Amino acid sequence: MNSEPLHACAHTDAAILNKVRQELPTDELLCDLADLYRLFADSTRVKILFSLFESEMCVCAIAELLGMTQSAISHQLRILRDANLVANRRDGKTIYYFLADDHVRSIIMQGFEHLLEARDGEKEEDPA
Amino acid sequence: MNSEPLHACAHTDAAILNKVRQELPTDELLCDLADLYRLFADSTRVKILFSLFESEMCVCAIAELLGMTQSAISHQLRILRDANLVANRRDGKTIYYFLADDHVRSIIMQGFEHLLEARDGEKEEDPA
DNA sequence: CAGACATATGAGCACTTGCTCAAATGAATG
DNA sequence: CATTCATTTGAGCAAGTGCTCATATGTCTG
Repeated sequence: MNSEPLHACAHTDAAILNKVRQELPTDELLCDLADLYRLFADSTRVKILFSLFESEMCVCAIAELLGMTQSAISHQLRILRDANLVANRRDGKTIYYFLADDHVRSIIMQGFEHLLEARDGEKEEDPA
Repeated sequence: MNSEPLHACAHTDAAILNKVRQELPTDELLCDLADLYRLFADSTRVKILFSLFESEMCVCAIAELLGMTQSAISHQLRILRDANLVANRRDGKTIYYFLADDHVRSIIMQGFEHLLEARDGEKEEDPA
């Protein structure tokens, strides 16, 4: 089978290591998963996505809303669009962006709920 | 109330801007959300967390499993521990790490499922 | 207490990232 | 067709990130 030594340190149980190794998804898949989360790992992008929960918006409206440069928003929208998290439609000169996928909403909301619960937990622990 | 001009560009609807602005969580909360996702935005950390789904493991076992330096793993474990995503227990010289919270599992699995669905979608679209 | 083993930590460095600024594109309008 | 408005794009730069290497800490054993 697996002829590798598989010795990490003296006490390490090779059987467990092998089992975990079998269950672990491919390296490529795990890297893609990290890449997916990296999309949400910037506050500007999170704000943009959260804003689009309410309604589609044009670039300059988002910029105004977030108090940021229109260029900065455009750069971030490009990243989100390349990842198929948002899409856009053109209406004359202005381009409206909207969520491309309801998964985005559920992924963000799950993280958000975790955050709120973690906060409540902290309050109970340390009510100072 | 809100006496700001609220003009982004000529066509922007101020009413929508105000509505979205009201629904948007605080800046601090949105930044914290991005910080949370940043924890999952590195392939090494994702691999560590995925590994711990199966069973607790000591540092050198994780290092062996992932084919990385014990120091590199230790650095990443510190980040995960500071964020309360993992915890550890000591048994003699070795320190075993485990998931601190079942939320971690559900957050990661949701991202994982999104990834798999997105892949299947691509296959159907482009079966070349 | 010296040595070995498991882990943690700090400095340093290559690489990435998110912004700004200037300039380009693209569509409407006179 | 020149101008204006909305957006995109590229270069450049400051800040952040994840590794390596050397060293420190902490625990057990003889």
